[in-house]
Amino acid sequence: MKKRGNRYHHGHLAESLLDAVDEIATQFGIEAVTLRGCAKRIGVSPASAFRHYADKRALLTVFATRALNQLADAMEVAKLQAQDKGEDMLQAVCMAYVRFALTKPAFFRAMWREEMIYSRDSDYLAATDRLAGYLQEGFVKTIADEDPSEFSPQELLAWSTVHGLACLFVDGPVAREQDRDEKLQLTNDVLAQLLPVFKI
Amino acid sequence: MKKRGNRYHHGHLAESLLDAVDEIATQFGIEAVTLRGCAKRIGVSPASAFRHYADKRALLTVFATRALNQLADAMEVAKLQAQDKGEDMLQAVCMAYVRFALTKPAFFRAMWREEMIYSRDSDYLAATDRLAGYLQEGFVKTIADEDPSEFSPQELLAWSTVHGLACLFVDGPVAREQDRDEKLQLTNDVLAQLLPVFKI
DNA sequence: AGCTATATGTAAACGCCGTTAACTTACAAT
DNA sequence: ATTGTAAGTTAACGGCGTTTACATATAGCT
Repeated sequence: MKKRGNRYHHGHLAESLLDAVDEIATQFGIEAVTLRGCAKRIGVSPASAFRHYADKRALLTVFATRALNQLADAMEVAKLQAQDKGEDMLQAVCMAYVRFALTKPAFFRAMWREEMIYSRDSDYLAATDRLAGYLQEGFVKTIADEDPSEFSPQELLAWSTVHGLACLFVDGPVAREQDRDEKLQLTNDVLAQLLPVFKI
Repeated sequence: MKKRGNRYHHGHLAESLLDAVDEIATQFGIEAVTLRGCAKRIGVSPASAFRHYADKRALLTVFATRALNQLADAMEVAKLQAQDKGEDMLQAVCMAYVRFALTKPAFFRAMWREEMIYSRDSDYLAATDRLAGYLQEGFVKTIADEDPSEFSPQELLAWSTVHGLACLFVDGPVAREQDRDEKLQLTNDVLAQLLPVFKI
């Protein structure tokens, strides 16, 4: 956090705007994020954002990309920890996926709001590839299977399950009255049903 | 479609507004739906909507509920057809879920936009219960398991998988360049991995 | 049939939104 | 010191959701 003593130029406006999106989305939800609101929070004029982002959608695209990479980071940590302890790495990565969605629901929503972001953006796509990579690890690769954006049915099953769980918890009617730990326990139970499929 | 010959009163404004949401969401996406746009399409003043819906969110809640029931209808048809042909009913219902999302992506999105609807609305919740019911059929019920909003890990696994697949197809980076039939084939492949789990 | 209450429409205004155009300031290179 | 450019400001535009005050049509009552 930099101070800003009435200087005409802000200096780090692009990043500050991302932080503002972060804070407003966390407090009031991603739908409550407005460019004017972000600018006001930073203490800058409404039009200034357009020097750094083509439009609101471009800002949200960068924010979504940032969120994707945060999720990927969390998955990497979970993978390494499981590796150290000799635990199931796929299980750990799946749990990290759902845990992130439950901890930062507004971020998780922003990642997948197709109509609010430029989902063909190359940085965004690279982040999704990175994310997918952690879910693909541990599965046997065939020769025709080099493209990271191609999934085997098993890999897609794993991703679908954790993604579906996360979405149903965050936006759906499942376990709405239960707290985070109960939802994580439920996730554990569901994964206990699923993971044996991959061990055959 | 009723004609409206410059009468002061419209007569079926509540339903007409829902139809307008339907058409605009189908053409331009759910984010492009505005109350003023709906009113204009019907040929009615912007303020008239508030005689029938408390606010925009209430309108979208009813629309989401309608969409949920359409999905539930499709699942019921799929179930009955599978029953007639002696095919796997759970498989049929799962396929119907994903097929609906691919055929009407804007509707599928609207169903789960937590921040755009009143998701504690009783009609909305009843529709989600109905939906869940079709996915729960075929699973063994325990005595403590009467509440339709409670799910066994197996039932939740089934729902998560199809919901995750649908979301990844509609809003995610999975199979984006492939057409509807290829995605349905992929869905079939994923379900072929999953469904044996339930047959033990 | 006429009167009235109520339901259902309109018009005008409010503040907020994203975005643009024209202008200003500060910094960096010469 | 001059000057070009990057990064801010101000003012305006039309569109948005929503409210308030008003207008009109319908339904029930006598």
